[in-house]
Amino acid sequence: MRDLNRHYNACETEAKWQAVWERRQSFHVCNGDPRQKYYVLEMFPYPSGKIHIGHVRNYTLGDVIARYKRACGYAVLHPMGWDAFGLPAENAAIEHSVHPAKWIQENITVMRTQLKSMGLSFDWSREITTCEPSYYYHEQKMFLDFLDAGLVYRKESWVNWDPVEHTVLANEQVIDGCGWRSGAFVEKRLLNQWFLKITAFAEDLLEGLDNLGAWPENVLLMQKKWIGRSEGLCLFFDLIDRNDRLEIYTTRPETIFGASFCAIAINHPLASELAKNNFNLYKFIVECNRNGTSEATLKFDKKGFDTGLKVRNPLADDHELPVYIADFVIMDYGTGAIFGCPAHDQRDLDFARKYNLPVKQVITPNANNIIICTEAYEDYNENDLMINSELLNGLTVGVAKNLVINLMESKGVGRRKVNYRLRDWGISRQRYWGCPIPIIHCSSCGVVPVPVKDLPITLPEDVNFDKPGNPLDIHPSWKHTICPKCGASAKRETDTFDTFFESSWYFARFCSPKETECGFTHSATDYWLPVDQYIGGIEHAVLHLLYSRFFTRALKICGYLNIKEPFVGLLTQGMICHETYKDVDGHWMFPTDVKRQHDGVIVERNSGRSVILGRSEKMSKSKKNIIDPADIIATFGADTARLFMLSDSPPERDIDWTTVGIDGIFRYVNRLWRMVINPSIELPPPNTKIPDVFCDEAKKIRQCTHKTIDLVNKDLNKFHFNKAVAHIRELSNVLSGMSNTNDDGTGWALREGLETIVRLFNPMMPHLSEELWSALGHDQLLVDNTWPEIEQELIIENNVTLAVQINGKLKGTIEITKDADIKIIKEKAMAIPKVVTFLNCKVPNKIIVVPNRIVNIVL
RNA sequence: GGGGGCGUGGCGAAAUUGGUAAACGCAAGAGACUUAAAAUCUCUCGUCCUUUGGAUUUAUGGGUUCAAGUCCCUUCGCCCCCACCA
Repeated sequence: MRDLNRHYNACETEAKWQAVWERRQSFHVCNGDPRQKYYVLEMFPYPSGKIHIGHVRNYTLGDVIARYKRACGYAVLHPMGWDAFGLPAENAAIEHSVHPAKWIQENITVMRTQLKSMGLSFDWSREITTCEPSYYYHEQKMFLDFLDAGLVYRKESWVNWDPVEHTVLANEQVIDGCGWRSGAFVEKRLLNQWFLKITAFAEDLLEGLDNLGAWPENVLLMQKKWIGRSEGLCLFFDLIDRNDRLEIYTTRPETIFGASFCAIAINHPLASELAKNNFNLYKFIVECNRNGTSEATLKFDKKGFDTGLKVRNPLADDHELPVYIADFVIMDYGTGAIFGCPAHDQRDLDFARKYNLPVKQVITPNANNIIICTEAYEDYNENDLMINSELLNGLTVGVAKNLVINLMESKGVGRRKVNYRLRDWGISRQRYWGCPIPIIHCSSCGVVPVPVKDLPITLPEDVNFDKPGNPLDIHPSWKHTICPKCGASAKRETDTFDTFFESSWYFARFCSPKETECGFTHSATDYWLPVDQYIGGIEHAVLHLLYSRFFTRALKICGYLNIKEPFVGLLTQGMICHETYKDVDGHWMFPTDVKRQHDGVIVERNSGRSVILGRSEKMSKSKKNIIDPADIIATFGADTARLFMLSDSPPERDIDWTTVGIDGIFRYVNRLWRMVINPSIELPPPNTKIPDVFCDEAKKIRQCTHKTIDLVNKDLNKFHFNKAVAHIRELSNVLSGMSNTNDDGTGWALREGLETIVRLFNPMMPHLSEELWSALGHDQLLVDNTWPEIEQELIIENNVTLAVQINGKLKGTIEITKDADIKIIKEKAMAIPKVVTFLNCKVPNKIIVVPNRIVNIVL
């Protein structure tokens, strides 16, 4: 093992400064601080055990921003809390017979200590834990306010049922037809559920994206696609021989004459009705429900069932269409019913070919019919012409579309309709470890909200996880209560909120976390919100980030908040990846269980058996390719871990964890430490007055120092931390190369340079920089110091280096005063020996001079 | 299937947004110190050649331009999101 005695003692030093900051409450901020506010927030963790390497990256990024802004003079709110409700706690309870509350509390204790060992500048006085009644009391109140505002409803609906977690999932939580956590295939079930009307804000959430310029493009795009706005027509078809109509939605009304069938979803009310008297249809529906609809492999095999019913085209009485029940039609989108136009829609064509339905082309690109065989003509444009469409014949698609919509509207059989893919947020979860929904079910009064005076409805502590199902439902007494309206015996709602409920407003709670009457006060939220910079993983692009945007709008309507958008800036950090290893039996192996031999071959550390090397993937417990940050911090210190996270790669990019990488950073940390502790030139005492005269070298050093400050400022403002590190290292290379003289001002310039490095590194390596600042003779803490200022005259360049090209190929450079006369530049460029030989007396066609940039001699 | 993004040395990357490609670092090699190793320090380090110099290079082929890693088109490869959304 390494001989640590000859190195900077990170462990001791880091503990020392952490204690100092804590004693002085260095990161405590008050509401209404006269300085300009800056709110930095990292996505709060789920207390699942101990911190993982992704947390280290996330909180390092946030801490650099927080400390930088703080040094720049802002009142920085940088809080931390725990997203404590959720299934893992309940699963742990089942597995280890430990109460979720206890499990969570223990994990929080461990993780809080670990986070503190990273030296993060959190205001711990604002710490919150979402599973505490003091937190979720407010959430229950909000729910009741949402209910009053008409933003909540209860409905029997087809839901995503996770058979492993025994609970319902929101659409956002179903990935590729599987539960986002369990990975189990999701089934469709009909259940009574509470919903939040996120669709009421569909348009506003979409428009709001335009103002989120400081969000990553891909997140904006994902949300836009998720909301999925489309414009079209809702249209009624009369059902023949029935006193009833079928409502369909289409974005292509112009293709109405090409329709050859209608299709409704298997869960469409009409389908259910028909199934009552048709056993074959009943069987068909049951089978389709079992298979689900999301499996990609099923796409090409579309199944349909002919109901025998027919509908009439509203624009042509003699045009009758059969009505099918089809598994590719989704009940939740539009009206759950479509008309099929096989010639211009691939799915409809596949279906038509399978069930021998007519294929009639109604749009043509060039007045000639194209033959439609197995490929539909889908990508037509506005100027294509209509054919085979009676009154639409000869019109362009664009004109026909509007004509059909207007005709339908005037006949009263249709209306223009904007549709969204976004669906309401189902928030009921049939689990114990969540916030109870404050509702009482009374057999005579129906659904009755719990009066505010009876809040919070807390969870019972004596629960039994031995039986399957919701422990709240099985509990002997908890759900039995009295109806607040009529006083008769009644039952509590035993569902709890989706855990995304808690994280949808926690950022506001941090503004006044101790407030008991209200979740947050206007004075606090008006001062701190919105969050200026939010940092977290991209996996929440549409989950948490969309819910929070919705919640903020809902809270505004209910008078809680005055803003619509919770997060002004968003930084999505990349994943930490590591090679994967499997033993010869195919079992995953931890990196600590393998070793790399001199020949590069990887073997089992103990047995020497061969190991199968897999590709680098996101660190995950299941693949065992994890590095415990606690080991890294214990070995190298938090500052080394932090600098490693920031060096080399930009924050949004995935990074590969390598052992050699962290070693390299550790070596640099020590080199820097030695450089300051034992400077090459004698330094004047701290705060010595600036000398009147500087030698040339000292002048150069000073220029370099101040240019570095300028570059680092620009890098940090854009979160280009890897570049900031590179620029500081460049300065340290320059300082370490200083010749050992004591010419005018060199000592002073070196001190200025070293102090600058220490100060610029402070947000990244707070302990080391504090230590070195003290070693440089300063009594005051660096944490209380301001950000270095630039002496403008030192960064202004009087001379520039111009590249000189011939036909775009570099031939040399010239040094010249800035903004020099073009004539002089040309003369100087033409005088370069290489240019002279290359030209060989030829006269250039022209010479292009871009001031202060480049000269290009064109032959 | 639809949408979006990316491709630069052995590796992580940078490139003033169309203007000196490869900053900063990792790995590697050579040397110094050492009995030796580690650590540390110094030097070399895209590729090729006829090496005080020259040619060439940003997945691929073409185009625009005085000038292209950057803009446009072709092909190849990789990644992400949505996925029967009517």
